[in-house]
Amino acid sequence: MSYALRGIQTSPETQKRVRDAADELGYTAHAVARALVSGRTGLVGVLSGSLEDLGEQRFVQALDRALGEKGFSMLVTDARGEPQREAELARQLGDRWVDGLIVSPLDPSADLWEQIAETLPLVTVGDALPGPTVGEVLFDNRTGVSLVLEHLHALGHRRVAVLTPSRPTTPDRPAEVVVQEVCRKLDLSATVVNSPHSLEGAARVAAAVLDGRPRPTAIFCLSDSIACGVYAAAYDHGLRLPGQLSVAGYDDHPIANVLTPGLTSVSWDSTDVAAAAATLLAAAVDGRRRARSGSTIRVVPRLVERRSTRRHS
Amino acid sequence: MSYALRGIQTSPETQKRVRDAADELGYTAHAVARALVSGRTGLVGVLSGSLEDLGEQRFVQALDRALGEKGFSMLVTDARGEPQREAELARQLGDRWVDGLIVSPLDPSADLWEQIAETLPLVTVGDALPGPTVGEVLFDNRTGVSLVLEHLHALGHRRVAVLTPSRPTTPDRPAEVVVQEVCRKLDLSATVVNSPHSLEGAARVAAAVLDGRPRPTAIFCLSDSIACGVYAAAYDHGLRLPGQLSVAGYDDHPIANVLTPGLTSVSWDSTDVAAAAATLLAAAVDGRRRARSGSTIRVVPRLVERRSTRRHS
DNA sequence: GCGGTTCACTGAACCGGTTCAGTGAATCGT
DNA sequence: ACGATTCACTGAACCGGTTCAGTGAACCGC
Repeated sequence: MSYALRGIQTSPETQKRVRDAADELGYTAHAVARALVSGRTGLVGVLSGSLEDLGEQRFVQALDRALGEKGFSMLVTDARGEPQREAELARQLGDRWVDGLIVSPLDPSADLWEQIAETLPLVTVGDALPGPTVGEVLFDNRTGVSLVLEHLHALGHRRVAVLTPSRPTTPDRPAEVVVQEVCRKLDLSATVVNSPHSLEGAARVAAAVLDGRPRPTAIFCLSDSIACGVYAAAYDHGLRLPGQLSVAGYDDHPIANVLTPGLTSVSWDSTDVAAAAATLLAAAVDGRRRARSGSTIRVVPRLVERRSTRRHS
Repeated sequence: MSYALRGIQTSPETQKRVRDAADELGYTAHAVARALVSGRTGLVGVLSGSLEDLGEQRFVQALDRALGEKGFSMLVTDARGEPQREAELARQLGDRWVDGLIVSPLDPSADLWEQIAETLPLVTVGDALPGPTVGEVLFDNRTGVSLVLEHLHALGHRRVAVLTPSRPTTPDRPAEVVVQEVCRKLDLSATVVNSPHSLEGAARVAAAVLDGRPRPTAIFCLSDSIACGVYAAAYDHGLRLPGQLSVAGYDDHPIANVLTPGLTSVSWDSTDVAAAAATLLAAAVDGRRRARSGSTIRVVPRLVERRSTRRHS
C-alpha cells in the first residue's frame, strides 16, 4: 500500500489504479500511524510566556510562517505568565508529541529546561539559559534596556517608572536586574512595578503609578501591550503625551506606529527572530545524531524614537 | 506496564515501584502510540483566515483557554487570507492528526467543508456554511454591519468607504453583500475596497481611499486591524479624527479603547465565542456516534460607540 | 532451451503503547 | 483438607501505517 502510493517497486499503471481508488474513497494515510513508525510528527511545540502580549501574538504568527516553510506545524500553548503552568505545559509537550520545542521562558533558571533539552530539541528565544540547549535566539536585553533608559536620561528624565510583565515566582528577573544596574549607573530613580500584559490590567497598574507622588515623568514599559495600557491610563488622568508624560515601549509592534503619539520603542524584527528559531530547530531535528551544538544567535535591538518621548522641562 | 502505572489489577506496592522507576528513568508514555490505539490525539486544528488580524490573534488566545479547559491542545495554522491555502491546510489537518477542527472560513461556499465534515468534527465560526456541520458559532454580520452603517447614516454621513479584508477569489463575500444591501436601503453611497489586515497594508489602502475625490466622510473597517491602518493614514494626511473623518471598526479589540480617539466598533465577546466553539467541538468529539446534530449558536453583536465617529457637518 | 537476473508484488515484522484473555498462587468457605 | 473464587501478574493481539525479505513470473543472453 505504502509502496503502491509512492511508486516504489510498482508499475506505473498499478500506481495509477491505486491512486485513483484512494482518491475515490477519500483515503489518506493515518498521520498518527506514520508518525509512530517514522518517529517524527512534524509538529513543533510553541510555548508562549503570555499570549496576552501583542508582541508574542505577532511572534507566533511569524513562527507559523517560518515553521511552515520548513514543513512543520505549530502546537501553540500559553503559560499565561505563570511559571508553574509553563513547567506543566513543557512537560506535556515533552511526551513526544512534538519534534521540538520553541520557548521564550518565563523562568530561564528552572532545571526543567535542562531535563527537556535531554529529550527534545529545544530552542529558546529571549533570555539566556544557564544550561546548554540545542540553540538559542538571544535578545540583548541589556542593550535594549540601556538604550531606552539612556534615551530618557538624556531627555532630562530622572524619575522613571518601569513596568515589567509580572512573573510572580521567579526570583531574579533578568530584565529587572538590568534595569536596576543601568539606573544605578545613570543615577536614575526607577520604580519597578509588575504589570500584566492585558491592556486593562496594565491600565490599572499604570493608573496606580500615575497616582503616586511624586509622579514619574516617564514610564518605560517592557512590552508594547503594557504601553498601550499606559496610554489609556494617561488619557483617563487627563495627562497629555508626551508633554506631561513620556512613554517608551518594547518590541516595536506595528501598533506603536498607530498610537498617538507614536510610541518610542525598542525594535527587533520578529520575522527574523522567528526564522532564526525555526532554522535552529529544523537543523536540530534533522541532525539529532550530532551532539547538541548549542548555536546562539544574538539579536541586537535598536531604538525607534517616535513622539511619545520628549525632553522633560 | 500500562496497568501498572494506572493501578489496574495491580497491588499498591507494585504500582509504587513501577512509578518510582518510571520517574527515575524519566519515562513518559509515548503520546503518539497512545493516540494510535485510542484513536484520539487530544489535538484540535485551528484554521485562522488571517492571523495578521489582531481580532483573530485574540480569538486564538481565547481558544487556547477554552480548549485547554476541555483537555485539548491547539494546532494553529494561518491561511493568510488565501482561500487556496486554506483548502490545503484543511486537507492536511484532515489527515487524522486532529480530533476536530475549528475554522472561521474565508470561503464558506467551498464544497471542501462538507467533505471535511464527513471525516472530522467541524465547528465553524463566523459566516454560515451551506452544508450541515457538527456545530457552528454564527456571527450575525447582517446586524453588525447594519448597526454601523445606520449609526453613520444617523450622524449625517452619506459618502462612506468600506474596507473589507481582501478575499481574492471568493465570488460572493457575505459581509460585502450585506453592505451593499444596507447601503441601498439607507440611500448611502458606499465604496467597498479590499484591504489586507496588516497595519501597513491597510494604511496604504486607506491612503488611496483618502486621496479619492470626493473624499468619503467616514470609513467603516471590517476589522479593528484595518481601522488601525486608517488611523495611521489619516494622521499622515493631516486629517483630524473625528472632526474631518469618522472611523468605525469591527470586533472591538481592546486596542479600540486605547487609540485616540477611541474607536467605535462592533463588539462580540471573543471569550464567549471561543468557549462556545470549544464546547460544541468537545461535545462532537465525545459523542461521535450521535448523528451530526448541527447545533448553531448565534452571536448577536452590539455597537460600542466611542469618539471616532461624529456628526458630519 | 536453460540458468540467471530483473521486476512487480505479497506476507510479515515493527513502531510503542492499550487491553483482552489466560496462568498460577493465595484466600475463602464448608 | 479440598474445591471454588479472588487476585496479581504475564503473553499476545491490535491500532495503521512503513519497510524488509521472500516469492513467482517474465525476460535476458548464450
